[in-house]
Amino acid sequence: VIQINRNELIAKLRETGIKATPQRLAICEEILSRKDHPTVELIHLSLEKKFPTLSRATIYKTLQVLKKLALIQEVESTEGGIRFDPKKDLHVNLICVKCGTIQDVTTDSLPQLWSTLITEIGVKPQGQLLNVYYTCKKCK
Amino acid sequence: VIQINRNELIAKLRETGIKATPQRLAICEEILSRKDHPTVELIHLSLEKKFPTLSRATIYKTLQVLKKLALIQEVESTEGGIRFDPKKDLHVNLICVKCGTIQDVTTDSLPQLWSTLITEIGVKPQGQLLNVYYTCKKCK
DNA sequence: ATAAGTGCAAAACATTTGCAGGCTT
DNA sequence: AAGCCTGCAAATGTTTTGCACTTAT
Repeated sequence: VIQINRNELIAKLRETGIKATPQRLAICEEILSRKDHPTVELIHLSLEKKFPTLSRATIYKTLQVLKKLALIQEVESTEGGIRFDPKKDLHVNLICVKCGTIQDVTTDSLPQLWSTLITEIGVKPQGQLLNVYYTCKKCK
Repeated sequence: VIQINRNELIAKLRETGIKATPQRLAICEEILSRKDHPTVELIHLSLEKKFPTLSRATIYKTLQVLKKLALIQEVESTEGGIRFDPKKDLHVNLICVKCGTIQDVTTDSLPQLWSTLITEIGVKPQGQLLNVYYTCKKCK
């Protein structure tokens, strides 16, 4: 799992000539720390108290930066825009088909199973996305 | 793999009180037969010769019908809109990170590997999406 | 005959871009 | 001080919706 603290994050940004502004740090930390996979709208909601003028454009631009740094990837499009996933180790997104919430799951054997599969397919993966759709307890 | 011919498709539609119009059949057959995972734009391009007045709205509406019938699912959002995947048996989408083309892959052991994983996670899946990102030969 | 579908145009929504002023380095 | 960043507004692009007309049953 990518665990990155504020200082490492700032260092990583500066390495690439990217400035560590308060908005940008807040957006990064928000995405990298959340367990769900927020849309731009949800990120905006979370940060508007702290940054009343924060614009969606800034969030979009920051997401592009994070994608370039390979710290996040897009999860999927649903109603209400793309969702983002901090690039963690191999995991499965458990997605409720009713309410749309996303939960990360791993199992002990996942790495082994996945590596078997990749070897069979015979490609060099640069990433993967594993979604399982189900109905969560609340929605049943 | 869902293999459905014209008559089965018509029957399936009528069962649900959905009319089998030429446009609708063409859209269904286009999506269900293609090996890639077209966007609305691409479907429109393919069919505009045969149906010069075919509107994007009709395609969107047909996609909603197909989703309700569970014949397709959304694959992922990229530049240029959502892509659609005929609901086949378990398979992996091999997605080129450069050119965006998608190719389906299966392996002999995939069903076994997947079922092991699902058992461990302990949910009743209603579907899944397995994407592997790589760089295809052309783009290397 | 009836109910549902098509396709146009407009509305709603999501994302990107240009640019003037502000902040990080 | 220089250059990158923010956030507004406008542009672009995607998806949905309303409605009059047409078509499948």
